[in-house]
Amino acid sequence: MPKVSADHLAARRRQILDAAARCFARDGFHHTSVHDIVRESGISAGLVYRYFTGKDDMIVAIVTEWHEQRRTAMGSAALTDAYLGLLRSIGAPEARDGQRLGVQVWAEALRSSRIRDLTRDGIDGPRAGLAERVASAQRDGELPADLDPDAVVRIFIAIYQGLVLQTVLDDGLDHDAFVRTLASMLEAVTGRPTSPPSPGPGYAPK
Amino acid sequence: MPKVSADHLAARRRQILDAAARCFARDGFHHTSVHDIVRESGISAGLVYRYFTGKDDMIVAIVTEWHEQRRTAMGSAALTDAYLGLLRSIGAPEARDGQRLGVQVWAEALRSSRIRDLTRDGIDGPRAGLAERVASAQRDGELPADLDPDAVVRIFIAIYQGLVLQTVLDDGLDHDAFVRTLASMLEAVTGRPTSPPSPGPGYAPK
Amino acid sequence: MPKVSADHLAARRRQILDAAARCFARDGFHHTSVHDIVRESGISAGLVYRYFTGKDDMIVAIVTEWHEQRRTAMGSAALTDAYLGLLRSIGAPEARDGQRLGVQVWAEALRSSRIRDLTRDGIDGPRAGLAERVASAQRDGELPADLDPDAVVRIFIAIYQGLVLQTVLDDGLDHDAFVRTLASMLEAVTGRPTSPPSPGPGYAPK
Amino acid sequence: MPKVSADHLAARRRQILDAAARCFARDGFHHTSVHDIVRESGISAGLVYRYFTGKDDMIVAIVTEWHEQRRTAMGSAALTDAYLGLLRSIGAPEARDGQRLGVQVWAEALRSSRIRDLTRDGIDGPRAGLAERVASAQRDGELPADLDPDAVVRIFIAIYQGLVLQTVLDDGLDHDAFVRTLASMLEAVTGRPTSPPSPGPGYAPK
DNA sequence: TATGAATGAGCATTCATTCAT
DNA sequence: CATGAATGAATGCTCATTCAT
Repeated sequence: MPKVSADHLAARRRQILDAAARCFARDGFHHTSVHDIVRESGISAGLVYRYFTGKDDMIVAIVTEWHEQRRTAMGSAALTDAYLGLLRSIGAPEARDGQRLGVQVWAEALRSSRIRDLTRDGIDGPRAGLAERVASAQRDGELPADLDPDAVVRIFIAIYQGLVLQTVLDDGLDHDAFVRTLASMLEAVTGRPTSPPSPGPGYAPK
Repeated sequence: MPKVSADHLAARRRQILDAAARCFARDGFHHTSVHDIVRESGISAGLVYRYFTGKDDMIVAIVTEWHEQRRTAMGSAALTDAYLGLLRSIGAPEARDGQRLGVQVWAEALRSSRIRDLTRDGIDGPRAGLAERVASAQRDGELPADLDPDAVVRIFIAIYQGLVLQTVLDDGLDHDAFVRTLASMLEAVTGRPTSPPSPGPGYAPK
Repeated sequence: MPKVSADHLAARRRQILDAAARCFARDGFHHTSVHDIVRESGISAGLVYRYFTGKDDMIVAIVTEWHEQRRTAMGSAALTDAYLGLLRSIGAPEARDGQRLGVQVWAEALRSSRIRDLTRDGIDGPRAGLAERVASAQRDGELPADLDPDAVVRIFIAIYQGLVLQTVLDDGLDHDAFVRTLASMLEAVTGRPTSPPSPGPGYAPK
Repeated sequence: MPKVSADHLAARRRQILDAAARCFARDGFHHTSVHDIVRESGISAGLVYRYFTGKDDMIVAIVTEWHEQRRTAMGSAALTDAYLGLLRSIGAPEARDGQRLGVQVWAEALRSSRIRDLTRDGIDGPRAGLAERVASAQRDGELPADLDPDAVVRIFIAIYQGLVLQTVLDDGLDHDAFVRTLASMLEAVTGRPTSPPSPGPGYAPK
């Protein structure tokens, strides 16, 4: 039986992971030393290694959590509306850290098969579901029937990825114009109007 | 007098830069030591520092060259045709190294202002030219007049970036289907057919 | 809990500093590599950098300690007696290392402002106190009233410095004759006899 | 028979030696790389090694020249007058470089027996001659007969050395007061007035 | 459980020196 | 005679990781 509660363990883990994510987003994965994380988290070096086998392990944990969270983000609204909502959420300032981290994960995935697999899972999972929704939209006449559903999904994902990239690399990006223009172009493809952004709290742009 | 020819100097520089690019693409920027480049290039450590001030300087040189090369890739064909040709070229196996490098540069740009500026220049340069071509296409009726030209360009670039990313992260990607499907969707936007890929040898897009 | 005692930390620091001082005195500051100090001290390279920021930092620490020790050496005896005692102590074999180090510090002070300031402090501090004692000796008639007290102090310091230099550069130096002769000459200036060296054990002045 | 004239060779040697002395005085012996001397002298690296076997060899050459020059500085005037003149010359700004170099040579002499021997010769040579002049002054009644002539010389040399040191380490030094005060003290020893500084051109202090 | 002192291999970089031209 | 490209061992320093306490 454990000497400390599971809650305590989970809290410790959180503490380390949050500190690591902060460091990684701020300074980059490779310019963050374990000592930096020790300092940022207030947890001793030795203890860090009882929760994670090393820096790689932390990034794996962060990416895993990240995918879990995003899995729920593309709810069940009409396909294009849900997608445009997702794109709008990229502009939120509080999402910036996650995006900076994401770009680093892409680079890291080139080298670490563990992270590559994880990243691919994070894309392939949504892809299957989305492809089904695209096919369904085609049956409803919302999208032309001759499009390859998987390719359509990949195009949507590519735009998402590129927007994330331009967001972290270029402060001058006008998210609103980007999403609005994309919506117009999608209307030309679907032949239907898209919903305007919901004015609710949260990620609503301005 | 061992003041060797300018050709010799340029060849040496090439030798180092090629070795470095190979290492960076294979192992990642941060997992490549200068010693690795020394081994890969066959050039002594001391000499490397007569050509470059350090590792950063090499990546800067590589990115600079890379941008110069791509600048000419979007020749002067009709906008969508040139663009689709560029996307098709991403699938070429011999371009893989450059793309792996590109992803790493994106990550590095988050931390190094020198590389960020360089990366932004590599995007902003084309962006202005492309926006002009989009505007021209709008005047010709090739694209709807109400679209924001800069946003359209950003969407095109995002798709390019996302495709690069998916190419290096996912071997299962079907480039042909991706580009074909995108072409179909663009036709819905422009109202005109796009040219099929030129049937030249290999993947070379014209 | 390996948070070791302050004593332990101080002992480690001593261990490094003593080894460094030994190396510096034997081989010179610039011909001592950090690895030499590691070997001489038996302490790992990494740990050395937890106690000192670099080689410069060690020399600064050594010089600081050195000045502290000498500050107490010119106790409160009559000015000329205390001074002659200090000069006699230069001949002690166990002081040789410190003097070799001192000469190197002088050379280093030419280049490093940090060490120059430190060296100047080590001279200026005593200088003020000594000038006061000279002035007091002048009021007592021990020294002619028309002498510039600061210049007198500087002359005394110069003799001290020159004697250190000749001690480390020339084995044939006869300390006894040097100090005895200087005592005679000072008697001519002060008009009073100086105390003979205390006949205690070794070279210990006083 | 040589392909180039002896003049040419000597001029080359001068060129290198002057550049080296400039670098050594400015940056210190150990912070001057051979490449620095190459740059400062405008002579190629390879050629430098045809004139000198290395950096040590240059410092030896410089010290040798230096001693030759100083040998003539203590002309044949009355002992104390000649000596005070020598001290006054230390204050000249154009002598500063030589003094900075001198301090470095002292430090270097601790390590290199070649330089130590050279330095000792530079001191021992004058010492013998000076001791003779001191003895002569004693016979003339200019100095008390009971002083050890060699020790007197060493004291004079020590003051010279200390003054050089204080000159390069402390901008606030008042040379005039130093020499004037020393002259007063010497008068107390010799019982005779010293000559005031000659007001001729050159080193006359103010 | 928790600590942080300790390790030492590895890193980027420099530099005296050589030698083909 | 003169050059400067080329070498590679050595340097100061960092950092992921371990383990005695």
